[in-house]
Amino acid sequence: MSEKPTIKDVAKAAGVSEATVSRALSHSPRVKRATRQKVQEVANRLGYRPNSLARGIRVKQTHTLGMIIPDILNDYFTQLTREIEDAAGHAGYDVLIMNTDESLVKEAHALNLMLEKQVDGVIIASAGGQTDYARILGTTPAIFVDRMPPANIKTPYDRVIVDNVKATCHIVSQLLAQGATRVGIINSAVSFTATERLAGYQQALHDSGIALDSAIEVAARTDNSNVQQMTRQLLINQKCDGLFVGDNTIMEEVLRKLTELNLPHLQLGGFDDQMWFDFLPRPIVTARQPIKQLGQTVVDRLLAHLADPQLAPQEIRLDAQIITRQ
Amino acid sequence: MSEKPTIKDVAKAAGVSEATVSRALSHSPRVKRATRQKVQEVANRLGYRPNSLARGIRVKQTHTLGMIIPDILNDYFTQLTREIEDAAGHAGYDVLIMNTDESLVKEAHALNLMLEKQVDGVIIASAGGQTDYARILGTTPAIFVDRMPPANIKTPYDRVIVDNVKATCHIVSQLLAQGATRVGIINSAVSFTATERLAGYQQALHDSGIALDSAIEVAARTDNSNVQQMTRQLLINQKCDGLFVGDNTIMEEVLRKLTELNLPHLQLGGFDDQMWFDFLPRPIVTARQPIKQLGQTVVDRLLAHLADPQLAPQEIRLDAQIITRQ
DNA sequence: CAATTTTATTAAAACGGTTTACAAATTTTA
DNA sequence: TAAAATTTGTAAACCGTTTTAATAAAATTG
Repeated sequence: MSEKPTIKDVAKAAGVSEATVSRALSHSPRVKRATRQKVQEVANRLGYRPNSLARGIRVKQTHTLGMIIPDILNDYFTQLTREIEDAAGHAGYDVLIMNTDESLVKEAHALNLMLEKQVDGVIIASAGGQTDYARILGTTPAIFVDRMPPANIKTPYDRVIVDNVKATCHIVSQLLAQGATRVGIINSAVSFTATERLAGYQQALHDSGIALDSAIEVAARTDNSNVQQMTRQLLINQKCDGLFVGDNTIMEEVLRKLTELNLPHLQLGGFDDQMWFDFLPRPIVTARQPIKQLGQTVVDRLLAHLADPQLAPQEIRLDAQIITRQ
Repeated sequence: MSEKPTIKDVAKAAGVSEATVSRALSHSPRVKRATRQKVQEVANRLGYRPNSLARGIRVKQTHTLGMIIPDILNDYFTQLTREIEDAAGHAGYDVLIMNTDESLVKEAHALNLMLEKQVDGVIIASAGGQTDYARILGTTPAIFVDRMPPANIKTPYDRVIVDNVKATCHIVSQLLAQGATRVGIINSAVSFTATERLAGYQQALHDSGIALDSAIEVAARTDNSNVQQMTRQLLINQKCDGLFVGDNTIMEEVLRKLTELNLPHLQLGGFDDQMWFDFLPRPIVTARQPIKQLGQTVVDRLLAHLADPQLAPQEIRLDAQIITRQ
């Protein structure tokens, strides 16, 4: 009564063998209708639930994907997670989510845990660093999304990502079109996407025939602790009338600083779109990532790799949508 | 080479028995230092990782907790999840997160899945409805947080929750203190917390000697689809100069409507605090929940129940902090 | 109705670990 | 040095499920 019922208990109670119970419950055709009904009835009455650990060990499949995200508090990643859950769910897979808080140690731990739990494949938004993923993952298929391992590390994995260069170039060009003449940038120092976004910024200036100004690019690789100071430096000292902000978390600090500085005519742009930007007193130009499509693509590709381990790795680029809110 | 190494492979390569490998890797004291080192070296070289499925089936413990949240896009729940992950991690437990999108069907599915994966205990923020949790859970310990099952369903589980009545009463009183004379409410129709918050609203009016106005309370139980219309009804037709908003998602709609209606003197209050409220042109009075403490308490209590299944269920109320931003 | 084919069921062998009972080797004690 | 105690290693049992191969039962055929 107190112990969880096993397949053995069901078999005994229904007066059949364990094998028959297993077949009856897994929609196998090789079982008489009457038998199946009786088994189902008994299993239901006993509150039997198959132990997926035992099952997983036997069939060497868990129908579970692991997903590693660097920051569960970041809207972008929670939205992405939700879409991936959705896409995976439709394909009959469950998703085991783990958050690394941008820590390489936690990432390694999460990865190990997932492998020990025998996930069929893993989706990684990397925390950066020089991790040798191939060594950790062994034969388990994986795919990278948004955040890639550094380019100097060769990985045999798919990569799904938005075209950061193109999108950033668009945003900065839009700021110029809206009247900005001197556009600054505040950007993260480390991540993969940050590097690309800096390139996009430089390209936009180049396209408009504006020379790069080293006095402005000092903030192009900040460490997130001195964002407010950088904001002041660019907007007051350097008299920038346009500003591109590299990501979500930096944007928060910039906005905080802007409530102090009275600069109604500043042209502001940032990468990740947020619902609440609509409520701010100042319009912000942003890139809205095709999150649904991103999630669907990631799952599709990963499942394709599960089906065919020989499938050649590939980099897939999607386009972001630019939101102007003029 | 291509197959994942098992404990058998390690044993063979190290020239010892499987049991010795198991002991050596699980810090059992009963193994010679030299042997342990050799085993560790070999295991490492082979990239061996114990199969936690096999282990879980034998020891009948997975050191994993399940967590069910109704909306992964809601900041409040992602923050709560993060704290729970943290607290559980410190106690040596991992957390399997599943999102139900406020759907009872998905909730039941998630619950079943977790039980099949043999989680040691489950944390539930309920999607509402008349689910008979005890029947589904069987002997697996569980605890409810924030969202409770309806009061008419008896559950033998702990409940950890913020005092919604008190906090809402505070917020509404604060709106009155800030000069509002006629305070409306827009609230969800269904959830457990919504019911409590309505009570808090009514209490505040009662405490201030203001009679309840049925023309205002029409919006007290909305279905989230006509929030913008209700907002107009209360603020224009009913001429409310104060408004309490029941939750996060409703607040979003209200703010959207407020960008159209020009009402600079409206006193606005809502339940869940958001970081970006700081950037809005209008101050909002909110309740900030003690999320860290909430998460810690939930984990502590659940683990206590794991250790002692006889522990009596209990309801724990924590106080929210009121943020005024005058 | 016997022979054959088809369909249902079962017993036993996996799966990959942990644990137990026990034997062997080593050290301590008498 | 023999006996006892301790340390270390081995072999077998076990966890709950699926699957294989063998068997029993039922349905079809000649």
